Amino acid sequence: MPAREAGNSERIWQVVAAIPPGHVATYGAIARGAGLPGAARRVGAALRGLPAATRIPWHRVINARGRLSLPEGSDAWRLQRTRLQAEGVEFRANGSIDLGRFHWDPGQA
DNA sequence: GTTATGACGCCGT
DNA sequence: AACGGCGCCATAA
Repeated sequence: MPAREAGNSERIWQVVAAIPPGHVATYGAIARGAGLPGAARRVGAALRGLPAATRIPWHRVINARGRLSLPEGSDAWRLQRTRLQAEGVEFRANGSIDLGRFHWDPGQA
């Protein structure tokens, strides 16, 4: 029997859903929180497959550099940025987020 | 079975 | 700081 099912997306979504409003989490942190260390790329794939009307707060997931990984200028990029700002997350002039202030680690949950 | 593909991450230059 | 290269893991071709 397969030690780990391929349907890890479920677990990933669960961790993402736990990110408190006004905070963000990196892809790597989500992967670790889901028990999938090193599978940061899987997190992006899982979010990529979410329906547009999902209630999962996918916009709270950013990369380790404190930047949005979506193509800058795209609709999704703007939506993510808008939602985060609406929650109180501040963007620096260069477009990055201060992880020291806004990053949330699944481990504390 | 092999190779290509990504909403990633880390390290060296 | 900017860039490039390599590692990572699961899917798809």
